[in-house]
Amino acid sequence: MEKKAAKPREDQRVRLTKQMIQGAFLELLNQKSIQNITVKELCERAGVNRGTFYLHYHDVYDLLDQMQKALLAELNALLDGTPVLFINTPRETSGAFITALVQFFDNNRELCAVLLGENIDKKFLAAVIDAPRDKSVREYRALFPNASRQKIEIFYYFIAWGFIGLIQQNLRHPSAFSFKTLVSSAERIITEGVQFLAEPDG
Amino acid sequence: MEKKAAKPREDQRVRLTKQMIQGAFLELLNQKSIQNITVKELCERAGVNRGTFYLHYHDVYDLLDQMQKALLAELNALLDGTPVLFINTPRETSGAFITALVQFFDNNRELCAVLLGENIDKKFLAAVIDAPRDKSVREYRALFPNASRQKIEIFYYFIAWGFIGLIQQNLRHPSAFSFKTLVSSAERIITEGVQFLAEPDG
DNA sequence: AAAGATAATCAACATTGTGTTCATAAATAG
DNA sequence: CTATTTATGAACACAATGTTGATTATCTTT
Repeated sequence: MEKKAAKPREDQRVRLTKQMIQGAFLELLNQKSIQNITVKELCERAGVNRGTFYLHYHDVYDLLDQMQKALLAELNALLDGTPVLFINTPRETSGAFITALVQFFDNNRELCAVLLGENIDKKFLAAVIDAPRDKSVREYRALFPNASRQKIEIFYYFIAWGFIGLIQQNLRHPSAFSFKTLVSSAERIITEGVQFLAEPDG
Repeated sequence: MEKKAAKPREDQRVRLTKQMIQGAFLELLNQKSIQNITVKELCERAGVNRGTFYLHYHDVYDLLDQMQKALLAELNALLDGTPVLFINTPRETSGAFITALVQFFDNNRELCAVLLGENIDKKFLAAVIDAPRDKSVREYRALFPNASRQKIEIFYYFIAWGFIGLIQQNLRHPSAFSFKTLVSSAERIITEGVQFLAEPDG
């Protein structure tokens, strides 16, 4: 049996401190690469003592890690329950998961833009790509029992990278196209391939 | 008029030094993230004086940059001459560019695996994605005059990310599938979408 | 509201890597 | 062979790191 720890609710001081630090961190990440961000300047900007920083994080990369992990926990929660497939079968509308996924990126726009941006390593990207993999592959296997596992994985990775690529593009240039356009376009590309370019919009 | 500098051919000592440093760098990058690599340990492993390192590079990230730039110059050379399109039109075979591109990754396997791996930022990835963009978009516009620029760019990014995703997957797990399989699969996914999974192999 | 527990602050400290400099030795190109 | 270029080794000031201990401030619980 698991004991539901009934979260003691984090000390308000800790919450505020972390909030200040993470806020300053995001500001800095919008200005420069992570390797040029020092604990010292981060704390000065956050208005927090440097010693306090080390009370919560081992270093700047640990801070990044913790923020990533929190986000990924949120993302993984989306995987429970709903089927995951980008498309259920040709021409159907997008599932609940894909909607929730897009909303997830929209809700965490600033942080996701940084984590998927050029200044930071690919650990978050890799985690996002891999998160829905197993479940997705299973669903594809059910839909296409004759397709080999290799084939399905190739298809999965192609689609997943393509989709995240569009997400990244949107996060960097929000005005280029909307998330709504993104989802419907991805759906049509997945179901029809290049035909997408030949057909009329809508 | 440009004066073709007729490269004076780099001093042998310099060539050897850089080779040693870059070799040690790759070794280290296979072991740990770049942020944990210090100039000191890098030079010790390379058997090069630390002062010598600073004679050629400003810091570890400058070293990375120079290696990236050299690779990207090679890649951009592939863009001259040949048409670039992943597929010319449904069901045709892949063009010269895509073949050269795959060979490029194969020839520079170790370095590309690192540059597209998780430990490093996304600058190289972004550059690889964007390199063929303009040319590619132009060619798509010619093939599909009725498609909007937005539509074409969306298609381009989806395909480009998907393709590089498969490349990355292969670089990390070379045994999962061959480059040959990769190319033919990508072609079929692009032309047919999910149908790819329904059809028999080959 | 008081008491005990927890967190934040501040100053100090040893440590480590950085980036530069200089004199010297070694290798190279012409 | 000679002038030039490069690598070496040691020394240096500097900056950020990560930790410590004493003190103050703030929370939580009763």
